[in-house]
Order: sequence, then C-alpha cells, then structure tokens
Amino acid sequence: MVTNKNCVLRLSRYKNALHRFKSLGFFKIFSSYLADAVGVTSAQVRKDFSLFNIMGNKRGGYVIEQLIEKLNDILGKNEVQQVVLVGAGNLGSALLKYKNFEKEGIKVEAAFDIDPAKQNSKMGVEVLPLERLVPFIKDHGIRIAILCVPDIAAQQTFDLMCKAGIKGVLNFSPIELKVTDGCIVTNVNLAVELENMIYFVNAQDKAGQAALRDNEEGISAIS
Amino acid sequence: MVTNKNCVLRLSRYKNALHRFKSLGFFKIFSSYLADAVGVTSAQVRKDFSLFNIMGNKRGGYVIEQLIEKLNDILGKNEVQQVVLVGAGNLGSALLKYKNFEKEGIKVEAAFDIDPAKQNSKMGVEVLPLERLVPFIKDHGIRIAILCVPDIAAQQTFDLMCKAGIKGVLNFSPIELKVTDGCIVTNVNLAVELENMIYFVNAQDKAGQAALRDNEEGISAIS
DNA sequence: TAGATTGTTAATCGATTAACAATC
DNA sequence: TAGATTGTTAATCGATTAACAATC
Repeated sequence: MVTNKNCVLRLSRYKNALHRFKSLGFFKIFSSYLADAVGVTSAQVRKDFSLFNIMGNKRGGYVIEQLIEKLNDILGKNEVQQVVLVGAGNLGSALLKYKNFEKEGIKVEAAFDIDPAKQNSKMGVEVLPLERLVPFIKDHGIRIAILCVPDIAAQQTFDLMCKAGIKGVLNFSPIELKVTDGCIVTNVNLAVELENMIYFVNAQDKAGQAALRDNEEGISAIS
Repeated sequence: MVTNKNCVLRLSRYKNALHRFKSLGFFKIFSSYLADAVGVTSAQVRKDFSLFNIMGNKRGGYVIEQLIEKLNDILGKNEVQQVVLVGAGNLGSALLKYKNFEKEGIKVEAAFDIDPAKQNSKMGVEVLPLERLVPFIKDHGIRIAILCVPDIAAQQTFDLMCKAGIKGVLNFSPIELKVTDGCIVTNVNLAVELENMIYFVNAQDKAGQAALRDNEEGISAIS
C-alpha cells in the first residue's frame, strides 16, 4: 500500500493532464511528456506508476485511455462517491452549489444543519435537520463527510459522525479535530494557507532585495 | 531562508496551540508540551525554532508571549494583510463573509467581478467591476489575491493580476496556472482533496480487511 | 549542586533523481 | 537491427529523529 500523500496527489494531477492530452487527440503518451505537463521529472512519473503496478510499453509509452482507467480505479473515481455535508452556512451552502464536485463524480447526498431556517432544498440538495444525520449516514452507508459547522460545534459534530460510521472528513473548521478511531481527516484551513503563502511571498521579497544588495556590493567592490 | 513548506505550516500550528495555552493561563512552555499539542516530536519543535533562530531558555522552556510574537512576525501577522478577491460567485461571496480572515488579520480590501449584477456591497466589502482591478492593485500596493473566477477565466485573470503586481495567489480554480514571473501560487482544489482522502479511506479499508484475513489464516493455521 | 531542558550534531529515514539493463 | 523508452536499482538529496553536551 502506498502511503505517500504527495504521490497520490500527483496521481490526480496526472489524471487531469491525461484528460487534456486525450481531448487534444493523443492516444499514447511517454513519461517525459506527462512529466512536463505536470512539472515533475519523467523518473518521478515512472516511479509513481511503478509503485501502483501500472506498466507501460517499452518503446511505446503508455496508452492514455488505459492509464486514465487505472488512475480512476486507484482514486475511487469509477464509482460515484456519496458524501454528506454538515453545516449549511456561508461556506457550506456555497459548496452545495459547487459544480466541480458533480463533474468529478462526487455526489452530495444530503446536507444537514441545526438551524430550521436553513432546512430546505438548495440547488437540488436537501438540507435536513441535524437529528437526521446519524440515521442517514447509517441507512445510506455514507463514509465521507464535509464539515462546515462553526468552530465551536466542530469537535462534537465530528465525534457524532465518526460514531455513525464516517471514515473520512474534509474539515473546513480551523479546529484540529481530535481523532480517536481510524477516521481520516483532511484539513482545509484557508487562513493558514494564506499565512503560509504570505511567508513565502515575503521571503522571496527579502531574497530578492538581498540579491540586489549583494549585486550592488559586488559592483562597488569591482569599481 | 527556510523553504520547507511543512515547516512553515507547523509554525502556524504552533502559534494556534500557543494561543490556547495562553488562554489557559500558561506563561512558559516546554518543547515537549507544545509537541504533544500539535502531534509532533519535541525534537521537531526545537529544530523548527532553531531554523528561525528562535531561542528558549535552557531549563526554563519558552516564554509563550515572546514566542507568539516571533511567530507572528515570521508569518507576517504583525501587520494587516491586504488582499483582493476576484470572482464573487458562490465560493467568492461565501469567502467574503468568512469570519476567520478578519480574525486572522487578513483584510479583503475589495472584490471584483465581471458581472454587473454582482457589483454591490456584500457584508461591507465592495464588489467592483473587473476593469478597476489593475488600477486598484497598483494604487493600494496589494500583493495577495484570492482567485475564485470560473475555470475558463482563471489563466487570463491570473496573468492580469501578475502584471498589476500581485505576488501571491490563492487559487480556487482547478486549473494549474502557468506562472511566468516569480508569483507564488497556492492551489486549493477541493475535488482533489476529496479524491486524495477517498484513496486513503479505501486503502485503510483494504488494509483492515487484509489484516482480518491474515488473522483468520493465522488462526486456521494454528487450529 | 543536581536535575532537567535546550540547541545542535550525527544518525536515520524516506522520497526523489540518476543511471542503465531490459526490451520493444 | 538500431534507437528509444520503460522499469528498477542505486545514488542523492532533504527532512525528521535521536542523542547528548552545554547550561540554567
């Protein structure tokens, strides 16, 4: 089993790039072309495929259609992924309208909110009362949830979902959820992403200024 | 200059944990406590701090207040970060209402959209016509942008922003932006995050089943 | 002081890259 | 066949962890 997160993320990127190649009319592809398209080395591509036992043809490269099929299989895209969304506030209701989920074979089966005012049908997805969350998860065998509740409610809602059988949670709250069982949590913390980016922007600025300074020193040293 | 992205992400997590310790009335903290709070080793904590020349007191640990101050400084949180948001559709307008940005000292100075119907004031942030984006960035010296436009418009909007002087972009479109200058792009691709999580959920399932199977084989071999 | 914690060096671990035999 | 590309092994690179001298 491959546990390298970056490697799995690359598979998604390969898949997306392959769709573009396919739509351009390509039938086969070499590792080096795919590598260029996603900005990695060709050795990386072949190594990644090799880890998942994906084999190409020596001299002939990889058949795009077969490659997409295998990647879809690994990434669970050959079946519709049923998810529930909990918390239909600003972000939650925006995600209910997010087109890309459907495009990517992700079906939000239902949404849940504690506030009766939000309990209605938004863009075809029912928003149900929170009491119905646990039975719904059990009845439909849902394993994946998107968590968009206010910070204060995040941990208790998470615990509730885990007990009901949820195995993976995409967590939009800035809380670090305490995980007791084997549930997999992916945090999407927008403030932290921005913070991180700002650090690198500032760092690049400083590096640029330092380079300029060094350069001037160099010049003055020469002159 | 530290270029390890994971390390910088950990700084954010240390900072958040330190705020919790502070609110509990703590004044000083040892690396091992902080490590436990964010789920890393104490060696990791000390190493990370050491990389940024953050020093504690032998035997006395770190003074929380000073530590927060230094982390804020590194992460650019001692000044308000001015950002613009482009694309006030579902996701964009949800982000305009997102409370956490303000809490974290991130100020959305203005939003921009090509659709006149969206050009109004949402929750105190003006949504302006797209023509005003470039002059606004230049006039206000904005360096950070949040990109929420439809896929088809992502690249051209990005190019526009870069030319105007934007140095960092939080990209919500599933497009891999082609970067020519030194602009830093952070992609937030929700479908890919879900895809990745689904892989690990399935992998865990399979591993669990395999373990069960091995166990049964073990038992039958014994009996 | 004795004991405990830091800061840093060295060791380990894991991921990426390079290189090349196999082979189409 | 000759040439080019794969699949994999070995080498490199970078990040994490362990260990321990310095020291409060």
